[in-house]
Order: sequence, then C-alpha cells, then structure tokens
Amino acid sequence: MAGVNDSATNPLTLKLGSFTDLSATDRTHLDHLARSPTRMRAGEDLIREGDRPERVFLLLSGWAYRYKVLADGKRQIVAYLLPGDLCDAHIFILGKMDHSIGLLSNATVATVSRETMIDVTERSPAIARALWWSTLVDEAVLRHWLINVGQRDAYHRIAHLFCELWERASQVGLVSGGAFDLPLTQEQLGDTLGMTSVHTNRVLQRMRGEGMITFESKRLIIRDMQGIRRAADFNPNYLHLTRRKH
Amino acid sequence: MAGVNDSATNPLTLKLGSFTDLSATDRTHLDHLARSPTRMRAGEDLIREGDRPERVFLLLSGWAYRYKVLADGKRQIVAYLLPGDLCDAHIFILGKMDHSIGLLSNATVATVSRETMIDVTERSPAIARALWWSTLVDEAVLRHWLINVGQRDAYHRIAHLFCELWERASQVGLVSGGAFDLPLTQEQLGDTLGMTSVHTNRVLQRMRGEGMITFESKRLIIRDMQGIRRAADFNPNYLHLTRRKH
DNA sequence: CGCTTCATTGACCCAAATCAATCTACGTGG
DNA sequence: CCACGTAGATTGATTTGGGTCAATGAAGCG
Repeated sequence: MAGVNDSATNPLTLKLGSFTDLSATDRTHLDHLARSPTRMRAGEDLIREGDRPERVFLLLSGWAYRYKVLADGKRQIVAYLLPGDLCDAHIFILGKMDHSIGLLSNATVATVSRETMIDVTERSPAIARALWWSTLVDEAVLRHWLINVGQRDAYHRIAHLFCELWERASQVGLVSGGAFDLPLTQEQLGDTLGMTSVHTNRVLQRMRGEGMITFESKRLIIRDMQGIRRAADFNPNYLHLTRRKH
Repeated sequence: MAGVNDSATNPLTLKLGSFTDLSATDRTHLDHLARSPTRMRAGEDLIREGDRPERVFLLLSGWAYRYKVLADGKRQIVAYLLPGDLCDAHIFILGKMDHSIGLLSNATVATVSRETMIDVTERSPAIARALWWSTLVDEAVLRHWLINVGQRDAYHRIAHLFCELWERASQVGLVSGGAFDLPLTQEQLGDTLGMTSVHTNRVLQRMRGEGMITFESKRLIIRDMQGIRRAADFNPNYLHLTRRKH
C-alpha cells in the first residue's frame, strides 16, 4: 500500500511543485514537514467530528477520506486525500472538526504542529502561496463532486470520479502503465457518489462489460480514456494542474 | 432588494466581526473595500466560467450564486453568496474560473483589485485571519451541501438548506420578525438541491401544509423552527459562528 | 391588455433503492 | 492444511421517490 513515494520523493513537493517552482530551500522546508512519519492501518481515523484539531496531517502514502455520518447512520464521503495532501493547513482557526477523516488503506502519515505550519509559511511565500492554491483546488473539487451528485446519473457519476482520480493520482506519480491503486470498496464508492453499493456494483459491471474499465483487487485500469472522458463530460481545468503565469 | 444593510453597516464588517474582534483600523480597512459600489440587476453575471479573474467581488446587498452549466444544459448551483460575502479573496492564484457567478436579485456590488486585497491582508493580520476563517466556512458549507444532496431525500434537503440560510441571513442582520428575503425561484431551488422544479414545488406545498414554513413573494418564514431543525438533523456547528478562543 | 416568467397540477414512467440471498476471497485458529 | 467466520461482491425480485411531459393558473410588467 505504500505506493511509489517513500522517502525518495516527498509527494508534497511533487504536488506543490506542479503548481509553482520551488527553491532548494522550499524543498528542505517541505521535507522537514514530512519528518518522522507514522505508519497507520486502514480503517483508523486520523481525527473525528467534534475533535479539536491540534495538528495538521500530511499524508505520505496511502489514501484517506473525509466523511460524515448522519443521525440515521447514512454516511457521505466528501473528499479523498491522496499522498501529498495536507489536511487543512489552517484548520486551527476553527474550534472543532465538523467531519471525520479516516484511512482507506494502510498509510504513512506525518503530523505537523501549528507552530511549524506558521513558521514554514512565514519563511516561504512560495509555499504559503502554493498552499493557498491547494486549498482553492480542494474547494473546486468539492464543487465538482456536488455537481456530479446533483446532476449526473450513476453511470456518469462514476465515470467522472474515475477521471478525476486518474488525474490526481497522476499528479503525484501513482499511475503506472495506465493503472493505479484505488483502495475503495463498492460501498465506499457508493457513499461517495450518493448511491447504494448494490447499484454501484451493477454500474461497474456495465462499465467492465463495455471495456471501459477494469477494477479488481482495488486496482483501476481505464481502458478507454477517450470514451470515459466523453461520457463524464470531463474537463480537468478545475484541478488547475497547469500553471498560471504569475 | 437592498435589504437592511446599506451604508450604515458594512455587512463585511458584520460578518468578519462575528468571528473576531476588529479594531477601528480594521473597520476602516473593510469600509475601504466597500467603497464605490455598483448597482446591478438580477440575472446579470459577475463573472463567467473561463474568465480570468481580475478583481474580487464584494456583495453589499442582494444575493448571488455560483453555478455551473453542463454540456447537456443541466445546471447545478454550488453556493449562495449573501451580503458581506467576498467572492474568492485569493482567486487570482488560479488562472480561470471553473464556474460562473450570477445575481439572484438586484444587488450592490463593490469590486476590489488584487493589489488592494494584498495590501489590506498585509496591514491587518486580523483581517487576513478572518478571511481564512471565511474560506474554511465556505468549504464546510460546500461539504454540507454535498452531504445534503448525497444522503437526504427531497423533503429533508429543503429543510436543511432553509435552516442553513436562516442562520447565515441572521449573521448579517437580514432576519427580522422570523422572516427574511430569499430571492429564489423553485427552479433555482431545485438546481441547488439536485431536483426538478416540479418536485420542489410539491415538497414545498407539503411543508406549507404542515405549517412548517411560509414561502411566498420570495420571502421565507420558518414557522416551526424546532420541527424543521429536527427534520433536517440540522446542527449549525459547521457554520462556525461561535468564536474559538485564540 | 398581452407577454412572459413562475407556480401548480395530473398522468405516467424509470433509475435507483430496498430486501434478501448467494457466492467468493481471505485471514485465523487449530 | 483445512474448517470456519467475515467482509465484500454479485444477483434477482420488487418497490418507490422523483423525473418527465403536458397543461393550466397566476402574478408582475411594459
């Protein structure tokens, strides 16, 4: 589950570097954030609704997810976190978490104190700016998930999500040979897209039957990228992966 | 449509002041942002998908909405902006808008240059911090909209949205006598909640019949606040309206 | 007064939920 | 190495919330 990024490449550097040029000093700062990570197991929670956030989490390998459980037991997953993702760089401003964050797979997680976050962003305007960019992208992703669930049917929802995840996994070097690890059960996929696991299952089978995808052993292969993008009406602009001339 | 807040109270001050104490200087800065507003009419767009953001918009009166139109013509509304809301304080970081912003009602809008934004946040850490808070709350609202559309049925979706809007309208002094202006058509409400205007209509009638609400002439009265909150499983924590001890 | 935008209503239809088994892959203890 | 327990995937039968289509009111406005 550790994936391609261990100590050799800091996935946070990889991610922020796709937005802006980072100096050697910046890279050192980012490596500093990734020091002394902990290994954690799938299913553990990093933080729960109602907790007071004390530290920021930096995911170095593995996948995590933000979710909320309603009074009637229904669950909605509202975001996925990939290696290189920092959970809420400025979360300290808020008093309590309004949702939980759990692990979808075994993962390597570093933890950063409030003071360190402040220190790093004060020393490096480039990093501060890149973190802002990251926050704006997170928000754009969230908007597109809402659009997805609000307007598309089951087939097109899955197609859109898979396109997005393919792009995001690519960004941090997780895609190799047209495939990547996607540690999701059909139930989790359903909870992400606002549908039941039963229906998720049927739609996935249809997509397999059409030769659109292969998804087994938690590994996704998109076999017809043109087709799935067309079906999903997918336009990667919202991920803002190309740099703006400053 | 101008509402309660004209020149007397700057709604941005009202909003940020609900998060933190603002000095007299801070207030002056915020008033500076609200200088020379323009009156605009319902239906006009402030900015469209694909545009390069040149200035930040500050809504002083009236309501606006963020939305995206899909290839097949379907529309999803992904946020409402109320007086005091600033559209994307740091939007300049991104190259292009991935959605549009339009006006739901006639409105008073001020426009702030990139330079002014940078200047104000550099001069006042309190304002910079309050803007971060505002961004985090926007994201929390978005998460809760996704939860709403993903997990609740039509009746409970409407209930939850109405509870949220009541809170947000209260925050900037728009609620008086248990009622506030909600300049939405049933179609717009449907596009917000991922449902058709026909179904929206039927559910609203049910809520009226139950004595839960009155909603006519674009004015909403919540007649049974206990009942609607219970139905919506509404917990206002995610709006983070109470201050954290710093 | 005639338009146009909204709200409302009725009839009918369908995507997705629900309910209920199976089936399969895997990890565990013996 | 194997029986067993469990989580996850699959399948079938049935139900339903909400969509679609098509009129018909009502209200605001130039």
